[in-house]
Amino acid sequence: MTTTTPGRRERLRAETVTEIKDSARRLLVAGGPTAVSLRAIARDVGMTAPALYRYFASLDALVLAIVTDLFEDLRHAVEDVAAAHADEEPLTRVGHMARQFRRWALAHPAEFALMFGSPVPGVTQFAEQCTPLTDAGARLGETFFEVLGEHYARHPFGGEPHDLPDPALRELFQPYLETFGDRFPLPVIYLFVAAWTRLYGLVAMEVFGHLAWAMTDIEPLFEVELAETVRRLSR
Amino acid sequence: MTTTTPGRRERLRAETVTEIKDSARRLLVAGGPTAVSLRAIARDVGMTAPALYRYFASLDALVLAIVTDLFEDLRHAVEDVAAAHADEEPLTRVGHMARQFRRWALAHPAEFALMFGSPVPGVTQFAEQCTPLTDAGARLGETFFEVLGEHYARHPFGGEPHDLPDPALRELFQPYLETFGDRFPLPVIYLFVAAWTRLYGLVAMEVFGHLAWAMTDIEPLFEVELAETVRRLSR
DNA sequence: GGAATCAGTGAACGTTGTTTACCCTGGCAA
DNA sequence: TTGCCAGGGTAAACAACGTTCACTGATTCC
Repeated sequence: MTTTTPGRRERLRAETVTEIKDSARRLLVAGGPTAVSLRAIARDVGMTAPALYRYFASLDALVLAIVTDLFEDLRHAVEDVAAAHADEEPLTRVGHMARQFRRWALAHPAEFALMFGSPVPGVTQFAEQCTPLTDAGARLGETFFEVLGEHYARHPFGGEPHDLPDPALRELFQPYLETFGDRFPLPVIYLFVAAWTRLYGLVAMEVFGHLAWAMTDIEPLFEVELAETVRRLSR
Repeated sequence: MTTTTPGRRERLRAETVTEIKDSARRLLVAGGPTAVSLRAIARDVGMTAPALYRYFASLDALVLAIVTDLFEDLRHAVEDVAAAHADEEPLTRVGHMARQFRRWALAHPAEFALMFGSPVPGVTQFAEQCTPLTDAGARLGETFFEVLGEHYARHPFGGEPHDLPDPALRELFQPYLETFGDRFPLPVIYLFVAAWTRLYGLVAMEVFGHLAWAMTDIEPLFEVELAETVRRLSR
């Protein structure tokens, strides 16, 4: 019988796609980036490897899709914590968001490596063609823009706040502006990127173990750096 | 005839080792980290793949050796530029060193990815056992300690300079202190790591293309951030 | 009911790292 | 000079990988 709804094929297909993705993410957290292979996924979902090509053009395409999903996951995690402190000052909210970013990274090191680590050759080349990934990355950035924009609206930085004049900023952020338009003030974008790179540097080095030669507990340093950075944002 | 010097075997062996390493690095810069494979190296040097096991225990061990070499290369590049400005103020010298770090990273993106990117599973596990890699990394750090120490000796930070009291610092940097001892003042170590993570964050994101969605030319931002960081070092 | 599309399989190709058994040559000692 | 033996190197093989191709069944559509 099998009730013939119009989108039965599509529904089955979508279910299989999520099943494949779930399996891939399971393998990713279990064995790291190298453990996610077409054949392992196929074994896991009970198919043969070539069958996966009905759903993804290649392994790289699959990984790219997963990375895009991960960016959405991370963005939601950051948005949730921002919403949970909706009544606080924008800058303290940014602090919460930064801590959440670090927490998420430490809890998902393999995923973090895929998203923010050294670019995987195939995935990067795909990413240059398709836009969903850069979109997801930009959306994560805009989550911060939103809150920083609030602060900016209340305290629009007296004088020369952002070290660079407006026309220079406009030229500097041409890639973003070209794709997403003037949704946020230039100084907000600039200050985010400056703060973002600091945050990224500390968290990435911690997750990747690049500070293990010097120290093990990074949290005190993170808190100091976060305070310093937030202080700078409030100038 | 072949003049039978005492260490002929060893000399031949050493030559082959460097030949293998050179080939690997050639493949690395040509095709990225994934292009460096045992069989490709073997083809390049005119041997079969199993023969390489006479020189390295595994591909991971070979890569580990190369990464260690790369750290030395980078350290020399930084030291050279430090020596070239030996007569200038320590803090301006640190600025030159930071710029050199960025230059080197941009000129050697594949090598940089291997050294500072997401950890390759096998290499990392090796690195935890053997120490030469962490040693090389620490030596690179100490290159900066040296110069920062000069500044510290001239201007020993009045008051509470480094946000954290000395005993806390001692506990924080226990891994470094345990291995390398009290060669440099604690505040110097702390300030270096804090500055290092900022520098790393910006350069890594640039090299890995993680800022491409927002901006293409990172240099202006780098200069601003560098100035900011150096200013903080001079507090 | 026939045709076309789709999901899935099996076999194959060319990679990869690694192990094993074997060979040969250079260096050393008797 | 002779014998030996360790070390360098090879060929074959194994298991795993991504990917392609030809093919089969089922499902959907007209």
